[in-house]
Amino acid sequence: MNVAVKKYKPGKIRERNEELILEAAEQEFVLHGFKGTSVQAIADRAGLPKANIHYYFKNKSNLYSAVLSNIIDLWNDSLEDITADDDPAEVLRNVIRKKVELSYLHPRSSKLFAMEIIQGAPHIREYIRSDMRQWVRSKTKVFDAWIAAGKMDPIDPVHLIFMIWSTTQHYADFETQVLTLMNRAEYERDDIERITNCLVHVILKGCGLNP
Amino acid sequence: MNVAVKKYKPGKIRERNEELILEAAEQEFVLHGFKGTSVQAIADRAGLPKANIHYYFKNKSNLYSAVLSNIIDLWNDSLEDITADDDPAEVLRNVIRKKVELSYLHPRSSKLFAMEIIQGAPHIREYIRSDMRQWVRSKTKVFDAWIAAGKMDPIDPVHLIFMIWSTTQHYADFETQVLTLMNRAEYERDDIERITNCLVHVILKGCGLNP
DNA sequence: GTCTATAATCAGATAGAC
DNA sequence: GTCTATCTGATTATAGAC
Repeated sequence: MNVAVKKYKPGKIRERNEELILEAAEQEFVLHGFKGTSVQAIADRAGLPKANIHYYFKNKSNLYSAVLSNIIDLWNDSLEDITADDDPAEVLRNVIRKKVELSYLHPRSSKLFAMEIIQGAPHIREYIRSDMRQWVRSKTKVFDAWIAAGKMDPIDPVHLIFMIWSTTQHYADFETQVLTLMNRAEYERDDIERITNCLVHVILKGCGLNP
Repeated sequence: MNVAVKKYKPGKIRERNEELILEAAEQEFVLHGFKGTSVQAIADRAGLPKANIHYYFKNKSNLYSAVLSNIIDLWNDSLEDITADDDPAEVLRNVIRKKVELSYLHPRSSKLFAMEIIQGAPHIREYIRSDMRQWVRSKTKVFDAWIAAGKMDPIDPVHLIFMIWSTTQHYADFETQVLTLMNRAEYERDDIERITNCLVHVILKGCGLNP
C-alpha cells in the first residue's frame, strides 16, 4: 500500500493551480507577448495572488517555457509513423485533416508558437535545431522514396511540409483576419470540413496525387 | 518661387529622424511586440534620446500605428488590376512570385503584420473590416468568373487567397524556423527561385491550371 | 500552502534648460 | 530642434505574517 495515501490529497491543489496558471499564462502571452505580459495579469486571470505564480513557477521565464513545452507536446503527434510503403495520398489527406482539426481546437497554442518563432525563437532555438530538424529529416526520406517510386510529383519534401504547416496553421494564427474577411464570429464545423477539403484538393492534386 | 526656399533645409532633419525612428521601431516591435517594446529601446537603436521619439511621434501608440501604416502601404500593390479576361495561370504565377519576393525583401514587415493579427489585430481591426474585405470581395468575383468559365477548378476563391498568403508569407514570418530546418544562415537568390517554382507548381496544378 | 506588504527597477511621458 | 532631469505609475521578485 502506498504511504502517500494517508496524506490529505497531497498534489491535488498544486496540480489544479498549476493548470489554472498555465491556462491563464497562455492566454496572456498570446495577447501581449513574453515581455509585454505582466505576472499580475496572469494572476488576475487565474484568480490567484501574484505571489502564488512565483511560488509555483520560479519566474516569468520558467512559466513561459512550461507553456511552450505543453504546446510542443500537443502538436507533436502528427505524421508519426509513416513509411515508404504507405499511400502518399492517404497520408497527406490524414495529415491535413489532423492539422486543420488542431488549428480549430487549439488556436491559441498555434498562435503562441507562431509568435515565438516570429520573434526569432529565443526560447526554443535548440528544440528546432535538434528534435524538429531530426523529425523533418526522417519524414523527407519517406517523401523522397515516394518520389523515386514515381508515386508523386518531384516536389521538394521540405517545402511540401512547410506548405502543409503554413496553410493549416493559417486558420489558427490569422483567425482574426480570416473570420473578419469571411464575415463570421467563429468557425463552425462546416467551415472546418470545407477548409480541409479545399486544402486536400489543391495540395494533393498539386503533387500529382488523387484528391 | 517658394518662400520656404530661404529657410535652411526645413524638413530635412525631421524627415531623416522620422525615418530612423520608424526603422528602429519596426525592429523593436517585431522582437518584443507592442507592449513589450520600450521607447527607450527604440531610442537607443535609433541613436537618439528618448525625448525625441516623443517629440516626433506623440506617444508609443501613434508610432506603432505609423509603422503599421507603412507596412500596409508596402504590401498593398499586388493583384491590383486583374479582370475576368486575364489568364488565371499567369495571374497566379505573378502573384506568387511577387509575394515570395516581398517576403524575401521585407521579412520584418510581414512579421510585424503577422504579430498584430495573431494578437487579435487591436490596431488594424477597422482596416481589415473595410479596405481589406473590400479588396477580397473584388478579387473573388474575378476568380468566380474564371471558375464559371471553366478556366479552373471550383476552388473557393477566399481560401485560395488565404493559401497564397499563408504559403508565401510563411518564408518571412517563420524565417527562423525555415532557415534552421534547411540548415542555412540566410536565403540565397536560388532558394527564392526554388520556393517560387515549388509553390507555383503545387498551387496552379492543384487548381487545374498549367504550371 | 496562501497572500499582504514592500523593495528595487523600469516604464511612458513631460518640463524646461540649452 | 535637442536632450537632461524628473514625475508618476507599473513591473518583477521576495520577505515574512498567517
